[in-house]
Amino acid sequence: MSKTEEQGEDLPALVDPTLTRDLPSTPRGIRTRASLVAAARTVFERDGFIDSRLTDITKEAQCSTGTFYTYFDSKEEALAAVLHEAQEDMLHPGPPQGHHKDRSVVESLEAGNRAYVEAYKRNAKLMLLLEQVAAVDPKFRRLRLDRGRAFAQRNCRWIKKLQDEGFADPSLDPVMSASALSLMVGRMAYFKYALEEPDWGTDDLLVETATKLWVNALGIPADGSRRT
Amino acid sequence: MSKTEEQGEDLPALVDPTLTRDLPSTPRGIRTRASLVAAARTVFERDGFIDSRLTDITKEAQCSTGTFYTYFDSKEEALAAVLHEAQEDMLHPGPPQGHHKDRSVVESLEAGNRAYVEAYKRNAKLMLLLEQVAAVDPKFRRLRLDRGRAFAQRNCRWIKKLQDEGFADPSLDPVMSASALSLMVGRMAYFKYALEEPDWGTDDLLVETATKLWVNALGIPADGSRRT
Amino acid sequence: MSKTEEQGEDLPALVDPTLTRDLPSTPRGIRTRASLVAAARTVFERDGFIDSRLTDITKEAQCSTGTFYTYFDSKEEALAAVLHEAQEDMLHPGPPQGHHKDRSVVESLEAGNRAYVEAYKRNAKLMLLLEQVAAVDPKFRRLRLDRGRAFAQRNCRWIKKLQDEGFADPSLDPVMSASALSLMVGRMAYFKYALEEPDWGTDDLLVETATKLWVNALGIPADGSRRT
Amino acid sequence: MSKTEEQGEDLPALVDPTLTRDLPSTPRGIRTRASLVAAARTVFERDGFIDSRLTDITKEAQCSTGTFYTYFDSKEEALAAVLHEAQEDMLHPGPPQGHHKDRSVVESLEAGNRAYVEAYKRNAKLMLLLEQVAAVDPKFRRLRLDRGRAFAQRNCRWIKKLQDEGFADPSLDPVMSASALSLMVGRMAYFKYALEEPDWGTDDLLVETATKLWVNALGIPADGSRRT
DNA sequence: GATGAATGAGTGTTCATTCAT
DNA sequence: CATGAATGAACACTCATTCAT
Repeated sequence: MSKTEEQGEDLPALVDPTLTRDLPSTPRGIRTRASLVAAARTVFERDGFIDSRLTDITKEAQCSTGTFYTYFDSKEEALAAVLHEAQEDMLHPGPPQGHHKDRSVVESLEAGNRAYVEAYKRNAKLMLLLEQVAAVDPKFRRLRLDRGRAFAQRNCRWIKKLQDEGFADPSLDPVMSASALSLMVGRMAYFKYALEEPDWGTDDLLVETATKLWVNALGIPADGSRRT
Repeated sequence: MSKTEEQGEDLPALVDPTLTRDLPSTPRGIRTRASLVAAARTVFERDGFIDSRLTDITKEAQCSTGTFYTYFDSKEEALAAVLHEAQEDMLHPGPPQGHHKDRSVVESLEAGNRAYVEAYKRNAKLMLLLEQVAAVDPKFRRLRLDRGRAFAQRNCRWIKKLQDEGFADPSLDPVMSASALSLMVGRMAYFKYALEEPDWGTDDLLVETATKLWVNALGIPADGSRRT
Repeated sequence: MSKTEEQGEDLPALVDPTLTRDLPSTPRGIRTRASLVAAARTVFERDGFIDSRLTDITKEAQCSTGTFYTYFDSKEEALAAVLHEAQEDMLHPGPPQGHHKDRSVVESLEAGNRAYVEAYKRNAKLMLLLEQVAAVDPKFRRLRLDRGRAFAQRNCRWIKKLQDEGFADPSLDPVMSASALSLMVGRMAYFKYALEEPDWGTDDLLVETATKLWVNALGIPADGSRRT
Repeated sequence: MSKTEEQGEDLPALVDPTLTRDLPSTPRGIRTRASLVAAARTVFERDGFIDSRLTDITKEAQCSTGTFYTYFDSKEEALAAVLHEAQEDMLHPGPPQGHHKDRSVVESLEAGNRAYVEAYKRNAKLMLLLEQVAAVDPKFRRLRLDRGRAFAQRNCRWIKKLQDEGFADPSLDPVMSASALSLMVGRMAYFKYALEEPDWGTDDLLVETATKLWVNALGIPADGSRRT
């Protein structure tokens, strides 16, 4: 088993366990906590983390401020919980990926990018939020980093395989290339979906352009043939 | 004079003029303002924007708080002034760029990326700062956007030229490709120099990898020949 | 019931409801708020509104600054609350007024003026305060205006009745006369009790003089008979 | 010479001399000071005393802040100078008043009130300003008081004369009556012209109503005859 | 578990006034 | 006389967190 694959097994936790506390056991507790997380997401997405007030969250969740501290040690931890909820969706954005026989290499790459971008789009407000706190707080920086790594590592394994099979330029460092190209897609999605900058065309165009650049960058022949 | 070069003259202002006020006229005023800007840069880079206190800046500049407001309307405007000072360096990072006869296309691309990355490295702390405020304040988001555009536009013109001359894949949209690849390099620099993440190798490796990906992505033949 | 009396039911609110927030529900809250209002009155009367400091109020009320903002949105609102408390006393200064059979017209007028002046005297410091803020802030100007109107309207109804019954000069505009004469009494009270100017004689002399001027001004025969 | 007339000679200075400083001697100085006073009046009337900034005044007068202090010791003193300028107009509002043979008593009274009201109207903004500062600062309270007294004393002499000549009710205290009725007119003018409250009718109606109330209050027979 | 009143440290900003040039 | 840069004290207001009920 290669080191790369070992890393794959070892996906880092997206949420630092030191940020969370035990989940409540009673049904009422579970319900209250859930409403608080939902309220927090609403408020955070609307006002941003810094400009959000705890009272707005508890008002939205229809409970008292004291109750908030029954479930979270701080505002920060509530954000961690919100991001934790989105974690699943971001990491497993769709049906199991893989290089199926009946799919060309390019098609597989495109499917991966599309899945990533669509997941980003679904959670765009949250991603904007994550950028805000990551820019200031190392704890959340770590969160963002881990999320990026999960995407990059998946891509890294692909690149290695493509290199092994003679499709991709073997002179590229697979780790750094995967990181760089993953960052590129992540940043494109950030500008289009989180910041809602225009000029990034349709969803399809974004994915197609990203994929084309990616394919070219990896030196994959356009005709699907092996490099000579 | 070609249209391309004219566009060069027309780079968007990096600092919103509404953020700045008139510069002082007297020598003493100029001196004081300069010391405040320097002090602000020091404090902002050390503490971040939010955690910085006005008194720290004036203490560093050895003047009273009132004097600060002689030159800036707010803490924000002081940051704008600091970023304004770095603007020159970021936009004109080195000797005039261009496609010299005695330089291969690839070498030219690499030189452009290297200049960008080195400028980023020189102002890394400031770039981190810019990310922080851009994540929260649209005014500074605009600043970051403009800076990114200046880099992307330069690259866009290159790509167009390479396409015209038959070096680059003509099926690529030059604007979006330039934006995407510029974001990639910018993000690589951010992680390596601003966040000081390891795993990005040496400065040279970063530039070389970026350039290689770029060259490949644009479909430029490795041997410097024209595409067939 | 005559329209005039209906108007009496419809006295304008002395305190703009937009200035107030919900009263606390718990006993502790009620207690704390009350102590804050009392403290605010003390401090405002002593130092004036502008020169009063929030910390002096909270110190007087023995609570923290934060607690102040649990009950009031601003220093201004605290003043509004203080004035609101005095409202009752100013509007209903004594036993129900009216033109009793066993009271001459003049005696009734004098009773009304006396009640007004005594209420003014009781709240003299507050009236001084109200003049200060009314001179600067339209919100409080409105407050003063409404208070003046309440007094003037009561007087207006009297004048009308006196005119109808043949006691008062029918050529006078009852509204403007009532306003003017009410202002006169109000201003006399302001100078004597709020500013504590001497030269206004005893309390009785002030009331008697005001009443005599009023009676004369309305053209009421001194002997209590009807005008011919 | 009666005591009353002595008081008349002894009109108190409307501006406390301790508030003023020597006037400049050079032509330039006179010009600069004049422009500062004019600018101050403009700014004070526009923004009120408290909300006015010294820099706005000097900007309006097109000079530096330092120059301001060449002519005034403080913002307050500038206001005193502005009010001083209006003093003449307020005290001697028109052609010399007096009880001419060819004017009935009532007409004379009305002329006096009209002159007062018109002077008030001309300086309405300034009067509003005076109310603002008088409500807060005893120095300016004194100023307002003196102005009021000048009006009241003039009226007081009239009342005495009318009483002596058998026109006015001799049982009235002339000083207090004059004060009270003067306050009434002053307050009417304040509400109509300074605060611009509607409901005070036309200028003429205000003066006529005031005069009628006044005449009645003094017990002057409507037909111009002597009291019996 | 839930409540909500109480806490209080922390800081950006204003502007009349001074004084060196 | 004129300038305008420098001064610095003063203060209302926020809001995450605690804890008695």
